[in-house]
Formats: sequence, C-alpha cells, structure tokens
Amino acid sequence: MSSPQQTTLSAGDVTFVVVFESAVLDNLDEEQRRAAAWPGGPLLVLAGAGTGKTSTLVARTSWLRGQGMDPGRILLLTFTRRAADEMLSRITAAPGLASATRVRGGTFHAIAHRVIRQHAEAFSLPPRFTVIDPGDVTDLLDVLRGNHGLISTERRTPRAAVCADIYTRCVNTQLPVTDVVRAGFPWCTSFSVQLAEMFRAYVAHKRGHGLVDFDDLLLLWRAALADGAAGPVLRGMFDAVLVDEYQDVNAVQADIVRLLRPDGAGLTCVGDDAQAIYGFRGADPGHLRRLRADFPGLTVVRLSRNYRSRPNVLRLANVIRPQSPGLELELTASRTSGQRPALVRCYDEATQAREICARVLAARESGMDLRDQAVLVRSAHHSDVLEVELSARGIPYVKYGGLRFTEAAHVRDFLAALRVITNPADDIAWFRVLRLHDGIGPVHARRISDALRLTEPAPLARRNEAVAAAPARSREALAATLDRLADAALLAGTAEQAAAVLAAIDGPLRARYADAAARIADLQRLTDAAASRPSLHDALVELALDPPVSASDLAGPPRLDEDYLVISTIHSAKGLEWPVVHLPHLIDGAVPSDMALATPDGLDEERRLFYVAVTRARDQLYLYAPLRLHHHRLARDDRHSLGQITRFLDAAAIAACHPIDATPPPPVIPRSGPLTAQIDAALDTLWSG
DNA sequence: GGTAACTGGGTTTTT
DNA sequence: CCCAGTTACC
Repeated sequence: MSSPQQTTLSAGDVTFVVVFESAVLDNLDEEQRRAAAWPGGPLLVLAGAGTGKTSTLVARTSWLRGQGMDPGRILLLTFTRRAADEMLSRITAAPGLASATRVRGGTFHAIAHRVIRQHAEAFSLPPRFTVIDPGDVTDLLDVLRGNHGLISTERRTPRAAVCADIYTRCVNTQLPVTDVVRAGFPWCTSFSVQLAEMFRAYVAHKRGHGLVDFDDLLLLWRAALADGAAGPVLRGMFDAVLVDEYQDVNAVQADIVRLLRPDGAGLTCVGDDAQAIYGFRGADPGHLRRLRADFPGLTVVRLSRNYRSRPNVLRLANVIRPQSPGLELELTASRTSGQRPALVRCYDEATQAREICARVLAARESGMDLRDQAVLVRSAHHSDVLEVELSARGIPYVKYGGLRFTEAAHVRDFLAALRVITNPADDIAWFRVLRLHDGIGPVHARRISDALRLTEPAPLARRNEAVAAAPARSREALAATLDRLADAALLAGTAEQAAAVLAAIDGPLRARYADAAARIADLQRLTDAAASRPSLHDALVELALDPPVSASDLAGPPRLDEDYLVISTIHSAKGLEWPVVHLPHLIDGAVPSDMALATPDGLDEERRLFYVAVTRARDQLYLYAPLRLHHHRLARDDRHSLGQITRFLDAAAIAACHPIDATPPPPVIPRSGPLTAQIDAALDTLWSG
C-alpha cells in the first residue's frame, strides 16, 4: 500500500486534492482504491462476497465529490431499500460530504416513482394514480381470468398467481408470452393465446383506472428516458450513475442504465455474477457479462480480498463458486485460521432441528449472542420443524422473508380503504372494501362498483345508488362505511385521513375477524407510521415498495437488550453476515429446490444461491444434510454414505468440510410376532370370563 | 341467484 | 397454512 501522506508532502500545488484523496481513500486496499478513484468511465467493479463493496462505492462517491462533482448530480441505484438507506447514510457520514446537497439514491423502483410522480401528466397518468403491489395484480388477474377462458373445470388452468408470474416475466425479460411460457411454464403452453389476450385486457384495465404496477414504474421511466424530448432532460440531471448489484438487473433496468449513460461516461456498475439470485423475476446476470459489449471502453476492477470470512470458509466458497469466462474471481482471505465448515449428516429433519438447537445453545454458552447466529433457508417453510424445536427450548427467534405484514388480510383491507380515498377509480381496492361487508360477494361487489361508476369523477357522490345495489341485509353497514369514507376524503393531513379511514372500516373488520381487536391494534400502528409521510399517496407507495416485514417492525428498532436467533431465507440474507451461520436442508429437492431443476439455468441459479449462503458466515459455518425428508422420500440408500447428498457437495466441496455424524437414528424395535394378535387374544380372555 | 361454510390438496425465492 | 372446488343455506 502506498502512503498517501508522503505523497501529500511532496506534491506541491496539488496538495489539496491529494490530502482530500488520502482522507477518502485511506482505509481502502489497493484494489478498492483503484475502483474508488478510477478517473474515466465506464467501470465495472467485480466485487466478490465480503470484499468491501459498499465501502468502495461510498468512497467512490466521495472521490467524485472531491473531483468537484455536485453530489446532487450523483445517482445511486440499488435493489433494496435497506441497501439504499445504508449506503446513503454512510455517504453522508463520509469526510468531505457535509454539504447540504445530497447524493440522490434509492431503489430502481423508488427513483422511477419519484420521476413519474413529479411528471404524472406527462405520462398521461392521473395525478393521484395508485401503485399496486403484486398481490393486487394477482387479485385483478383473478377477476379477468374468467373472461379469457382461464377458468375451467375440465382442464387444469394456470392460477392467478401463475398468470401474474408469467406477465411480469414477459415484461422484465422483454420476451413474448409464448417464449416465456415455453421456457418457464411448459404446462401452460396450450393457454398462451388466452394469456396474451388477458394481459392485453389487464394493461387496458390499469390505464383506465389509474393503476400502475411495479413493472410499469420501470417501463415508464425507461420510456421517458428514451423519449426524444424528455430523455435529454432526465439524462442531463446526473453526471454520475452508480449501480449496485448489477448482476440482478432485468432487461428493462439494463435499458434504463444504458439510457442514463449512453456512452458509459460516469457509469459505475458494481456486482458479482456469481451472486445473481433473482432470475425468477426476470433478472439475468447476462446483462453484467455483456457490459463489455455494451460499453467498449469498459474497465473491469476486481475486488477479491475478502474481509469477512475465515480462510476455511472461503476455501469452500471458492470450490462452489461458479466462474464465467472473462470474469473469473477467486476470494483471498485477509483474516486468519478458523475451523473448517462442519457437514452434519442427520437422520431426518427432527434430528437436524435438534442438532441446530444444540449448536446454537453451545455457542451461546461460550458467550456468543443469539443474534450473532443465523439459520439460512432456501424456502420459508424449511424452518417449520426447527421453529417448533426452538419454541420448545425457549430460544427466541425472528424470521425474515416469507410472509410479509402487508400480505395479511386485514392489512390489505385497510390499505384498500386508504387507496379508495387517494384514487377513487381504483376498482381493485373498491372490490376489496365492498367484499369486506357481510353478505357482499363478488357479484354484488361488481354491481355496487358499477353503480358508483368509478371511472367518472367523484364516485362517492353516487353512494346512495351504490347502497341500493347491495343486498338488503348489507345496506346499513355499507351506507355507514361509505359515508365515513366520504368524510375522510375531505379531511386534510395524512394522520387525520388515515385515522378516519380506519374508523370507517372498524365495524366491518370487527364483524369479519374473530381476533379483530389485535388486528385493529396492528392497523393503529400502521396509521402512526403513515402519519409521518407528506401524503397518503406517498405512504401507500412506500408501503408497497418496501413493506414492513412484521407488525413489530412498525414499532421501531427492537430494544438493544433483546436477543434472538435470526432465521432468514437466503434471498433475504443477501448482503448480510453473521459470525455463525447454520445452513440446513442440504439435500436434492430442497437445496437445490426441486422447482428449479427443470432447466439448466434454474440449477445454475440454485448453485449461486448456495454460494451466497456460504459466504454469509464470518467465523463458523454449519451445513446440515438430513438424509430423509418427510413428504419427500428422496433418500436413496447410497446417500447414507458421504456421497452426494446434494449435488452441490461434490468430492472437492466435501473435502473442504469436516464431516460429523449426528445422533444415530432411533433403534429399530425387533418384532417377535404380530402384536395386535397378542393383545386381541388377551382382550378375548376378558369377554370369555 | 348469490354467499358462506366446509373440505381436501398443495406449498420458492421478492422489488 | 392457504386456495379452489363443492355443498348447504338465504
């Protein structure tokens, strides 16, 4: 490492710049410094797991600032809100960035929304458009499905959620339905025509009701950037664009990046194609691999020095890391020693749960907090058995990934009621609010919303006609709700409106849910959280794009004295690290998931997922291989030897581990004869006495 | 005709 | 545990 201080003393009239650089680049290694202070563009930083990618990106923004760039003209794009928040807060804290102007940053979707919101009319959207989440998309497609021959008792038809998957895959890969269905949903090939028609109707419906889905946010931003008039203005807002996790961009996002920086000047992409795990939603690491072709002047800087994990963990990581031509990377350790990852063979899932608990408690006995340990699973239900065992032993845990707070029925009811106020044309929201009332099902809900004439101004003014369309026994409750919603719409202030909307549906909620009091308490917290937003629209968009993981999330950060084990899906664990990581279910069908085995691409992604999981561990990694799973009789006899339990643990991977045999299976009780015959004979003596 | 209550089969990952 | 399909009730 060169010494920036010495350079400073001998540098004459460039002293200021060098001093500044030394402050900004001081704590970086050679590779990181080269990336952070790369003078030209376009730049690809190929950053292996745990190599200080975030610090490097933060340093690069500081360095750009030091070169005289206005921070307000630097755009930072990420995939998660968490990543955006973390980076922006570290940028603010970095030296030289105390200025009032701040670096712009956020997720692709959030930035797209910001652009669209400011120029809604230019996008021919009503000013109070609604951003609908994937759950709403599914609800809407479920209604449309009936009109397009996609409900049948004769043949198995794709369900609404599958239709939504296909739709979003088409948009995000920019491939026609037939291709997407053939490649990813082969059992739906005979429905391609119906699906295509339904998608056309779906798009028309969104446009007619002021609805914008997640995919639309990206499409609209891309369209604006490609527009002859708007494009240059939007492009001209930024001098530098930095994209995090570039391996996770989809076709639309890759277009957006190219449109933002057509010649690559000022473009920095950071990513690692071995960590691409979002193919199922249209992301493709091919976009990262093609960057050289997109930008002929591209410089690739590799970050390979790992600051996170012990060498023994990295040895396994390097064995399983998939390499792609021209972008090879091998992690080198900066920390010392450590134990080899343990490969724990377990007889069954219950044994696996006991083994995990035993190791978690042992680590705690040796002074490690529970929160220093994580269990990472491929799919949310893989921790079901473990959760029972943890509860039985009184080990507190928090689970990330899987069901989110905003997917709970009562939360969706409330959000729908809020949306009715912000965008009265939002008929999916109306549908949900109406159906909340006892006696109103799909047919009456349709009739009532027809009576409201949602696409015309002020539907609530026609609420008397709407009540008349309801069945007699529902009229009183419906009239009360509609009156209160109409009043709520007139209020000023986010907090007041949210509280009034909650009061409006209080009655129907209590009638619907047995545990209504607890649910309403949840919603109360939601109104408190929404109150700090400038408008209901903003609160709703934020909730859609970054839904709280649980109701407790809304109550602020957990208390510091609370200690709990973390259970997380591997997807949600991306970018995080723990001293101890437990990785259960390493058996074909679970890791890799049997859902992904149909295509070679799917299997490749599973391998990258495994790589992401392994590289989360700082000190100790435990791999668990249950030899048989409950409903899932995969275990072949040869798996009882340390052969291939999962296809990801080949000979080289196993050699990097320390094999352990867990508690042996329960003994088989020898049978001396048919026991029922014995007791039956004994019982028989009772009847003959 | 329309809704609610019941039952049986199936479950990846998420901005 | 959630959703689709079926049946029973208004």
